[in-house]
Amino acid sequence: MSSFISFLNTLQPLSPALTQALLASTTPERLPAHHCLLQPGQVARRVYFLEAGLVRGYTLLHGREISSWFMQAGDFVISILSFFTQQPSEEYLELLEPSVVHSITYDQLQRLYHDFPEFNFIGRRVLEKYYVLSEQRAQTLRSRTAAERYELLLRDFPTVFQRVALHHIASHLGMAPETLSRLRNKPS
Amino acid sequence: MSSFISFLNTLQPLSPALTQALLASTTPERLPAHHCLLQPGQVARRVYFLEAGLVRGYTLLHGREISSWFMQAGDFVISILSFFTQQPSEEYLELLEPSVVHSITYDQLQRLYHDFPEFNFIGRRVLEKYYVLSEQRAQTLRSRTAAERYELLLRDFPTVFQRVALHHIASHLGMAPETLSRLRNKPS
DNA sequence: GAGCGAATATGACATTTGTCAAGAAAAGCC
DNA sequence: GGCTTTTCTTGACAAATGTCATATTCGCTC
Repeated sequence: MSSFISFLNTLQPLSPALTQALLASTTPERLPAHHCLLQPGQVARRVYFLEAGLVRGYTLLHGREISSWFMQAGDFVISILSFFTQQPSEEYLELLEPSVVHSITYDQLQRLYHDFPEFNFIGRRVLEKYYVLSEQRAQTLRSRTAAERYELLLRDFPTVFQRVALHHIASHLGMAPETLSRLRNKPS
Repeated sequence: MSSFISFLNTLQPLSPALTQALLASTTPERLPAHHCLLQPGQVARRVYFLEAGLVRGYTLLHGREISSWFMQAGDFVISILSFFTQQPSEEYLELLEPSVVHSITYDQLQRLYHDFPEFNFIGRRVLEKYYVLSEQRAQTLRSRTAAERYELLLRDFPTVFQRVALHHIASHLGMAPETLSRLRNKPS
């Protein structure tokens, strides 16, 4: 059984018909590092499930990359603004490692919500989880000093950031790469 | 008809039975300014709909108040982390103005989701809307300078912040109140 | 494993922002 | 309306962070 089907099953048992419909709507894809799932100007047509790999969401502001989040195996990956509004994106979704993704289009997803009302329950639960994460990230950003922000990141998300380049972490925390480098090498 | 019922109706027409169940689960309340809907340590048992007034969500960090968001008439108000996880809150929900709120408990809401599967559709849509807002707020926080953050806030949320005290806006934007005061009185 | 390019580290200095203090303005309260 | 309390403003200075320049290290490719 596909990995993301078994993940959804943990939220609520899927009927055989729904399982069948999900399998019919998705196919796994193996993609190389640096592959771009979405670019500014495009409308996000798909939501992805990451079976393996690492993905970064980022935007360009005044010519600088600002990393919004990082997702790893077992996560859903999506441009929140573009997918839910079906308006052109302002953000990039970029693979940081070779990855295996399953995906489903916006239209297919709406059809599933329509044909299987109980699937709305699952959609709601998944949304709740990522909404909570988004709020947690925002909270971190409101810490006063650069040191505090980095400390909170390590406390709340200790695993992901082992695999992410430091200059990406710095942009995620709203500081210069040099500042992060100094934080890490100074006495705590 | 109650204001929040008619709001939900715009997302998807409510069946008479669902309308009836919603009305039976909620009663409007008139509350004074400075009333606290939630405090740290308490589990968020209710989600509120603001018919009139203004609410602030904030946390204490190193003895300082950090404002996470502000909601006005027509908005749903909730402690995302505490309500969805049903764990003790770390945040305050405080009325900034005399307000009229409708509310429903976690248990009543789960019952509605169970008894009226189509209500999951509405719950999902509402979540999507606020998730988008949350991401937008987070994006603002990642702007480099204090001036940029304030500029984005005015661009994206021009109305709400007319009614919010400046020191609250400052804490929301992660800067000292003095910094915000200077931004506003200097040539742009 | 040698060589290349990107990522990280480090130093010097400029700029932004925070802190503290004091005064002005505004808002709430009898 | 006058009083009190809070909020906002402004100045001087200190601290934190950004910028630029230059190593140094790391990771890839051949």
